[in-house]
Amino acid sequence: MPPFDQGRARDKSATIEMNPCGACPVRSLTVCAALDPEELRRLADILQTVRIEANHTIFGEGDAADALYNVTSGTVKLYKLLPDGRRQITGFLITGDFIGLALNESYAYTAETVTGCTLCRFPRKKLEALLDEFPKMQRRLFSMASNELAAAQDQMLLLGRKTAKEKICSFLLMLSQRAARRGHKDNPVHVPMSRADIADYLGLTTETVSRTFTQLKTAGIISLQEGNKIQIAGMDALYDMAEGC
Amino acid sequence: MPPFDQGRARDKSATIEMNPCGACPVRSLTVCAALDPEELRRLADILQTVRIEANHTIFGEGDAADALYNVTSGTVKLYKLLPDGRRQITGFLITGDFIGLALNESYAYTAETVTGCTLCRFPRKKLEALLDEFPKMQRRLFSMASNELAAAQDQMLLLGRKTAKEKICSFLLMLSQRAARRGHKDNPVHVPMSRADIADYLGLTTETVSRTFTQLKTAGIISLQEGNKIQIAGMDALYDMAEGC
DNA sequence: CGAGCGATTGAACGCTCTCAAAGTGAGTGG
DNA sequence: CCACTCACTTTGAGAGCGTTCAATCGCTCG
Repeated sequence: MPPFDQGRARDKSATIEMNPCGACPVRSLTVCAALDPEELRRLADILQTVRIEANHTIFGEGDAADALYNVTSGTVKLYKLLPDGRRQITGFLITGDFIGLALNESYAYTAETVTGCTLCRFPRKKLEALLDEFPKMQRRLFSMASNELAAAQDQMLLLGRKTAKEKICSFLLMLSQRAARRGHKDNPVHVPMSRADIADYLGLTTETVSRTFTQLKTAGIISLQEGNKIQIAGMDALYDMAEGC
Repeated sequence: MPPFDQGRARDKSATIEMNPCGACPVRSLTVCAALDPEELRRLADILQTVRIEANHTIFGEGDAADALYNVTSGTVKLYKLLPDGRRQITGFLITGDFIGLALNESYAYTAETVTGCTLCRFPRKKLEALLDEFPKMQRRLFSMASNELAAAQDQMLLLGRKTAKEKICSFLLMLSQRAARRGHKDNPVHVPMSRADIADYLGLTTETVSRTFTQLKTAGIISLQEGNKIQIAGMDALYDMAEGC
């Protein structure tokens, strides 16, 4: 997975374009929703729109954190590694999500595309300067960070206390509900990530993920469809199984 | 564990006092650090100082979230429950920590004292109004939320991918480093919480926690002392074991 | 001194992992 | 058009880490 080099705009894996925010179709979903036209223009002045292919690194754990990103299309995964290679995916980000809410001098995680993605890239210094001018935007970011924190606590409950079956059911429901909030179809659910990615997100192995999907399939609760889609037949059963009822 | 009722100031388990923030000894550690004297006075006008005994509930999961808190002394635990009683502690809060960064209409977790605690209680509406006036304070809260988020991601790595021994070592190091940051002694480490609390924080059982402490003791890496203190003999060994080296 | 709670230790079980092999599907080139 | 490769997924068998169940220990408090 070759790194994304911001300097090489002609690299086949990444292209850079300029775009006005006023016409952005996903603005209402994200941090830019709070801004008026004048503020939007100021924001557009500092950002680049970036297109990145699937399975490419956006930035690596430990890199100097000199840019933040907003996902405008596609799916991104964030992960941390242990010295021996064990991996924990801390989140899958989709349209409207912001990369860099938890930020220090350097990135504390690697960001990698799962599918082809379009991102808005904000130079960090310039965005911070803008935040001081636009309290509304700062407030919006704080609110997004609060939601992230709540989601992180849910994920801790999942990782620490749920069984494999409960983890998979919770995962499918999370994808379904999130798709609904973003105005996408919530059933069947689009599941673009690999079994290995799902495993590293849920604290399992690929084998256990695969076996559990088979169990749910056999029980008639889900069915796998073309194009990485999963049809949820028993939504209520899924809810119950996600919490061990 | 009886609930803390804000109305009964004479309840033996909780007392309410008024206190000027200017003299607060822990101000530099927390959200109030950024404020000037005038702003501090405004803040002092809306807060109550609350004293709560050990093992009492501050608020419960699902309660209407009408107050935020700042811990000025003692240790607080936050946890979420599954319907069948399985519990995940999402954090232990100490002096300077803020309760309520992840906030919706209702609390998404229960907050309970581990030791006797002193808290600053902020009515939510009034604090939010103040935040609009004091961008510095909002910025400080955002920065605290960012740090919380980074800590939550570390905890996900721990819960999803670390072994029991690595979890315990990481936990002790976290306590030690945090104590140092707050100006307390970092070795021996003060560990006020029970084995059951540690287990529910690390995604283990009390038996496994106990067994692992015994292993580390036998290996000469730690030794248990009077008053819930743990002496770390092999700090370097502990660092290595926390990441599986 | 006895009750009671938390911590420790022991023994056996089981869920998930590890290791291994076979199946599936997309892309490539002959 | 088909054989081949390669990556990913699925399935199987066995092992191990942490759990469960149970008993004992140790401390605090009435």
